Amino acid sequence: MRKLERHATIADVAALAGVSVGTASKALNGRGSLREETRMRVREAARQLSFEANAGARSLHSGRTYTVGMITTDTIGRFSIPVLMGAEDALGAGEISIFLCDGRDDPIREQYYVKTLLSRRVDGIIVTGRRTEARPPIGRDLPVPVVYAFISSADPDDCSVAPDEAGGARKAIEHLLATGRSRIVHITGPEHHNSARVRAAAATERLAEEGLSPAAPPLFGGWSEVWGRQAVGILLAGRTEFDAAFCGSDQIARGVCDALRAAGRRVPEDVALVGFDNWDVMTESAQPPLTSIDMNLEGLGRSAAEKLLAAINGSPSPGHHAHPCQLVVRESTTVALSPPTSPAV
Amino acid sequence: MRKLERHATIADVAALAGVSVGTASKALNGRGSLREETRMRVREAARQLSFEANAGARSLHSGRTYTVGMITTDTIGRFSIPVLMGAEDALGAGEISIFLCDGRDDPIREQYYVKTLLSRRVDGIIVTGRRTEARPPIGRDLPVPVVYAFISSADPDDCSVAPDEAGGARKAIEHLLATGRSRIVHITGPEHHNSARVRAAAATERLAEEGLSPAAPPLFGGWSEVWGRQAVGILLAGRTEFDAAFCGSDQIARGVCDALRAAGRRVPEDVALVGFDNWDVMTESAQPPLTSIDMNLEGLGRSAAEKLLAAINGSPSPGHHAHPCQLVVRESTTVALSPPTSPAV
DNA sequence: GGAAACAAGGAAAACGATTGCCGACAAGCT
DNA sequence: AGCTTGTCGGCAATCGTTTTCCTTGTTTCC
Repeated sequence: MRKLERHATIADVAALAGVSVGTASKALNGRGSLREETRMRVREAARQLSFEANAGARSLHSGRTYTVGMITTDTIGRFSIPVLMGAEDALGAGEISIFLCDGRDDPIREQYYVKTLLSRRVDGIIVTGRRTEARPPIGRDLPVPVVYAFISSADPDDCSVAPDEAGGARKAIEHLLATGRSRIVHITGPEHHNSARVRAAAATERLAEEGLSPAAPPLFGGWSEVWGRQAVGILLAGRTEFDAAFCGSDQIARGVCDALRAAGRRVPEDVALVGFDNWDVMTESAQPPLTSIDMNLEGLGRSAAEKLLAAINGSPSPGHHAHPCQLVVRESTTVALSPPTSPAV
Repeated sequence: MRKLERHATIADVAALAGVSVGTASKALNGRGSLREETRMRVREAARQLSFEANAGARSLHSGRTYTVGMITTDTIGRFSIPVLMGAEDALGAGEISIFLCDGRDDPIREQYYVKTLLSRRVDGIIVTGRRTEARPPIGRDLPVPVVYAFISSADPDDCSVAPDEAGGARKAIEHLLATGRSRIVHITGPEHHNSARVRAAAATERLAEEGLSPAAPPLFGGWSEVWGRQAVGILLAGRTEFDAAFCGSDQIARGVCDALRAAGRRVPEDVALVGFDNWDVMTESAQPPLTSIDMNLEGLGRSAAEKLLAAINGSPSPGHHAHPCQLVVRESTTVALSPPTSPAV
């Protein structure tokens, strides 16, 4: 990169091609009726000047900017990224660019971003964040459609796409039951956290449907490995009998796994483990690798973006949409098949 | 959110306030000479219509969009996020919004994004990515300034801001030396990875300056915990005598830590550990918590954004800029102070 | 009382692109 | 020859805002 040249305008292109501005525009956009020779001449001129139409000027006319805003309420992190990527995928196909705004849990900052995005005339807004708890809408009667992804809006008329966490928890329990476990404990994050409560309730309910109850009341704590380790200490000290643990996050599961091993319990032979999030960093390096529930965040982001696009085109889908979770089985719940030592010949 | 209304234009505001369009503009921007009463009337009208000036139309006039593009060459992840946040911080102060584009390691995609950003008339572009290796420039003679953050451009005239990884490695070694260790090993990522080579070379060099050589040749492998554990196996099997390990990433260090403990070696009493990245997920949950090198990515992002702003304002800072790393000490290198059991009265 | 200075706000020309309308010209038909 | 038809491109309005120039009144000062 050496020096900076001015952006070429369509007037420059027209002059170079020896036509009027209007004709140049038509030539480049395939409109009007022009001789093929003229069209080529204009295109060549545009290429020479590396002309790119000014999107701002263009949208002045079309009323659309082919731009959407994405506001992350809390700091952008492990959960917003896949959502963002999925959204980018879906939007990129429509040649739509994304303004990324990091709200950092500050309502003032958030409102500032909403105003900024509106002044930039985005075609729509996606709101996302870390907590799945319903949150107050970012505004009322906004002139553009809004979709909440991962988190959901407290206004039931808003369009929210959120993971079906209860469904995910049920799948975890079903899997443990299917592998023959029945004395199941649940270790999860802080009780004031919506996800922790929802998952715990769903797990308990699913067990009840089988006529079972948890081997211990749900253990609420933090989302960390440290808490996972502590929880095992509590269970062992209380002489709780359990043959499986469903954990509220992979980090917790990892901590549980390490603590069990340190206490001489084998995973999965003595205790089977299911985590939540399917975060490769944890699932792959745990010993053994962890079975986990995947919220399919990229798919969720894509779905949210598609709903936003539909809304932009006049077909909104108001209401709350649950996005299914998926079970990913690894060795923490299934005894690895040992390779056949002497295959039958 | 109920219904969608049209965006108000300044003409609407002017009509409501009973003035001309030009006057309304002046009133809202504090230009021209107007009676205070008039100014208030216009402002009130704008408020009533929740008018936000159309940024596209405005930039048509000013030639600036107060917008920059950020292209992540590989997939957006753990390293790009802090850089992004730092950049957003620095740019947000100037009321500049960010277009986020995920290149996904695809040159075609990348070029497409460059064109898109140029057509949106961004004031500048930040390029970032996972690898610190020099990469080909995203374009030549672009009409806007470009700054490379974290990664650097192969063109020495481009402005690149990258972490001083060699300096970081030296700090790690110095810290280990200062805590009385002398038989130090280095376990790091794949040799084809620039960061791994740079850090290994710097560590070896720093040891040489003290007349020491590594307790074993650098062990190149992967960036994972699994590799950290394997590496310990290799060292122990080879009966290597070592009292400290400097690891190329916190994940490796975590794996090393777990494997050492499993083998009955105490950290830090028998072996001191230093990681790299200062990634809280790893450093906090390792037993004991890990001393690590922090690349200060948020500061790097901020610095890159500031350089971009300067370039936009006509003062470019071409060349390669090294951003210092920082040592963060935790218990994996220092024996924790036990709290005083009976304070002297 | 008249000229000059000044305050207040309107009219219109940008900015860059798109598009509907119209004019010029050539060819085809009666 | 005169009319219609069709092709090719130019003209000018438009989008929303800012800004430069003007035109009004009103005040001030000699």
